[in-house]
Amino acid sequence: MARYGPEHKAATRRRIIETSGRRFKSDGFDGAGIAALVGDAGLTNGAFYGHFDSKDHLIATIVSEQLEAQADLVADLPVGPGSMAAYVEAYLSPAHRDDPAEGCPSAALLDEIVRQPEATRHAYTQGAARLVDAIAHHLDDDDEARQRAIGLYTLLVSSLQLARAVTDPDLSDEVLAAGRANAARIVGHPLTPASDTVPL
Amino acid sequence: MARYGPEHKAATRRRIIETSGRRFKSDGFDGAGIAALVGDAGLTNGAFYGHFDSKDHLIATIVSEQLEAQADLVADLPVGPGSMAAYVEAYLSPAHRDDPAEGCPSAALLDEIVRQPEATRHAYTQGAARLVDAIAHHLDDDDEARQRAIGLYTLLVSSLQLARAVTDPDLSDEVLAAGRANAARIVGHPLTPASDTVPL
DNA sequence: TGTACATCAGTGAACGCGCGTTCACTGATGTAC
DNA sequence: TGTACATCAGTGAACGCGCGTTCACTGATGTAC
Repeated sequence: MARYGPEHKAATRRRIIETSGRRFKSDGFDGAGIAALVGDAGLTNGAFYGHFDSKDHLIATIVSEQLEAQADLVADLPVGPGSMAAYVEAYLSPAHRDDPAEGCPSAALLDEIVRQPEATRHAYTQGAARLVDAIAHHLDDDDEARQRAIGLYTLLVSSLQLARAVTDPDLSDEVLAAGRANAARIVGHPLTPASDTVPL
Repeated sequence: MARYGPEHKAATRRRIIETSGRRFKSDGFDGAGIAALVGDAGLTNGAFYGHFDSKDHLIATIVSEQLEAQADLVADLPVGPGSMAAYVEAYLSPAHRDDPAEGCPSAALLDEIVRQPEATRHAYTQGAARLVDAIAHHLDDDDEARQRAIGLYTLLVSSLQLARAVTDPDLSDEVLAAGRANAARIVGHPLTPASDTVPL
């Protein structure tokens, strides 16, 4: 339509990335088509290829960004035991369970990563490695911090997946509660959340 | 082709269920098409609808059967702490990681269940509830057995998902090893596998 | 200040393709006589 | 024992549809003069 400055195209690309991230997390990689992905950003199908080479390219970009953002968020959490507890509480909240589009990319998409092209799996791997490091920094500094960090992340991810999958609301709530209790077992001490809430 | 006794059609249906279970677990629900699903059973596309109303119906049937089979297997494990330890070891083995088609349905498909029709989600829910009970029966009989059972299952599932997703073999092995250590933290005591191996 | 032009982000029809599903048909068998 | 027929599991072409991708085109803008 209009010819704008160079920041305009970058802003559109950003908008596609952000709306597509939500779409993929609610509908899955296969379930979200190009028309829907760019439609959410207020564009029509053809516009997509002015910003990305292919759907696979978009997926790789989004997986990278989402994991990096999650790692940044954990890395930027205030130090001290209360903040990790607050993170666990926010992660296993009903709000997070009920809104996959805005939540953790691993909870929404982890089992589909292995079926993606190499570039996407590589992007996921790098992000996951950074995230494990970031979580480990918040745990007690013993030689098992990394081990506990991996356990905490996997426990959180699959607890949320299970809580979402299940149709029985009581069982779903029970899964979230069990996740909190077992998170404490993995980190090795009770989790008392800091009073201030933490984002996801 | 031929007109056989009534056990023949049942056998074909069984074959479709079994080969499709593997297909879905390696390619995902969306990634496996009707032609491939029945092709694995030695049939052509049209034959499918003599056995199932729709692809969704097949999916619901398979999800139900796979979860029930997993619950049966755990329920039939010999009592005693060693057998659960052996199960954890088999579950988090490189062999299981490297062969999704023959493995745990939750590890392969959990995050896709929430996007399936009600019937499939319901089938999953029933199977998961039975499975949690079965695992709890093998844990110490305290009032937290169910909580620990939920934690153990979710930890196993997501550890395997992460170990599969990641392209770095060292990180993948580290994830499996961490899973074993954290499984012990969740059940509350060291896991010393019984000498005899356990199937999946 | 006014007009002609180059730019280029976005449009939307069209492409081939594989999907889930339907359906008229095939042909080997068991049964009737 | 031999022949005609009913059965019905499976075939494979065809259906409409939505997918990812391509491409000729549009039209509002900044720039040149």
